[in-house]
Amino acid sequence: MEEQDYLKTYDQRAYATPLLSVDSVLFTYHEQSLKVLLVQRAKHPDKGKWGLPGGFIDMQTDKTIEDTVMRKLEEKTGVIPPYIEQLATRGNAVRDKRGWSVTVCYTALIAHQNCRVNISTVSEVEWVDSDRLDEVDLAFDHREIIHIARERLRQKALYSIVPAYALPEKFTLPELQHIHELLIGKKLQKKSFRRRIEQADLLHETDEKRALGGRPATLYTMKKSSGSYTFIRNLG
Amino acid sequence: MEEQDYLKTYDQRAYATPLLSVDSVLFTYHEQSLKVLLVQRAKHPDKGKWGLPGGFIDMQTDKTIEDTVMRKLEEKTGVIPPYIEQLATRGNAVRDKRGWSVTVCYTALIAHQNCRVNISTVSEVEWVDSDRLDEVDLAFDHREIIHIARERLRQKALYSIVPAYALPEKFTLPELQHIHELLIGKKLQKKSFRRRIEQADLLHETDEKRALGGRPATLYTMKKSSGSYTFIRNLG
DNA sequence: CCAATAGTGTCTATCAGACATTATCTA
DNA sequence: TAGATAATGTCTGATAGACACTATTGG
Repeated sequence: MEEQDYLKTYDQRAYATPLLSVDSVLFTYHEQSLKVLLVQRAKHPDKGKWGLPGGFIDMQTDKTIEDTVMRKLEEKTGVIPPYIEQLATRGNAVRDKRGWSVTVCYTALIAHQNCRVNISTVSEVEWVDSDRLDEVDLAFDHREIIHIARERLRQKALYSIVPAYALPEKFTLPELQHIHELLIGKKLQKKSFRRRIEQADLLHETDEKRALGGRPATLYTMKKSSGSYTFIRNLG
Repeated sequence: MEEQDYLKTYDQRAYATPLLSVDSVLFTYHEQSLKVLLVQRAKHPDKGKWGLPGGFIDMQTDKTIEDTVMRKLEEKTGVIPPYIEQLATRGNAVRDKRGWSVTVCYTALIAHQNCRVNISTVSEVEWVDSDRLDEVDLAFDHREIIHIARERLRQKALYSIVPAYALPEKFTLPELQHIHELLIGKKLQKKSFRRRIEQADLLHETDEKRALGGRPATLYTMKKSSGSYTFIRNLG
């Protein structure tokens, strides 16, 4: 049989496959803490519980999995986050009551101010402090997924400046250091922190400053592709 | 409607979902080079081309995706590799001629000698030198997947001794250094290489030695959980 | 002036790179 | 003894940690 004939007679629906979805752990930095975007589920299963923004692939509109991820995140935040990276894929027979299911998970970062303002007023979508997730009733295995995402981001904080994507376009070095400290879970030496970023030439110094009761801090922007730079030696 | 009722009436086949498969890039070290296990495809599509060992999730027998991965690898090699790690998931509308498809990919490592001997005699399964993949006609997007796996393993060689899983249980330090050199793509200082492994206390020195025309090299085994140790500073 | 926050100077410790030297095997 | 391969000694350079110091704002 030729391939052409095979493809003509091939029927995708003839084989039962697991449920396949996409979920994102979207982090931001706001009011000195790390927050995760959660959505209150409007439908069964786990209706009423909080879950990650995500959903099913639409084979008509989405050309790649990343299209699905961006579409779902844009629905909730109004914009496509500047940092999106695949985290892991989880699949087993029991994570979803409907049966065998697989979810492709992503980590995303966004500046809090860049999200559509009504997020805080629409009750179904909320930023939750990543240290208060214990108080939230989470759907499926989303608590584990968030934990894995946070751990991965902690690693990135040790050898990259990826966490900068959770800040506004212009930010200060103390701000960036603080989000790294939150992720790593310990205080860092400001000298060490500044030195490595300076030596790697990752940021562009603007001529603006911002004061918070003391000496004003210089505002910086990320240089192109600084997000993919990795230091050869870790912090912490 | 209660969740119970919802689940009773839920019909998974009502929604079309992408084709979902699992693929593994299984590496080993043999005759001074890095090899990848490839399987000649017996069925359409891409019949006759070479592809990664993998297949579909069997919802009856597999409880998790890792079950599928292990089952498929055992079918080809006779054993379950000592190192299996999720690599990435790729999914889009065009990678498979049958339509929208998603593959969850894994990297695995195994000692060459531990594979079933008949691998080299059965024509449909073959170890291919990872530097000669250009000469092979590969199915789907498997060339890209192998490339991603190799790149990830290169990173691991910089900050871990994960590549040791591609060696037999007992191995010499020059052997381990050589597979790291293959992966990193440059010669390493043996002093540096030995020092870091010694200081991290990752290996157990056996009282056996192996000679290759010069001073015999000491044989080592990995200590428990050495595979998950990460150095704070990279080689290379 | 003081309090607060930003940013620097400089010493130390750690660890990878370089490369010469020594050790132990076979022919 | 020569050649080959394994293993060590030791110096250098890069970079993170520690911590004291200076700088710049507001009150």
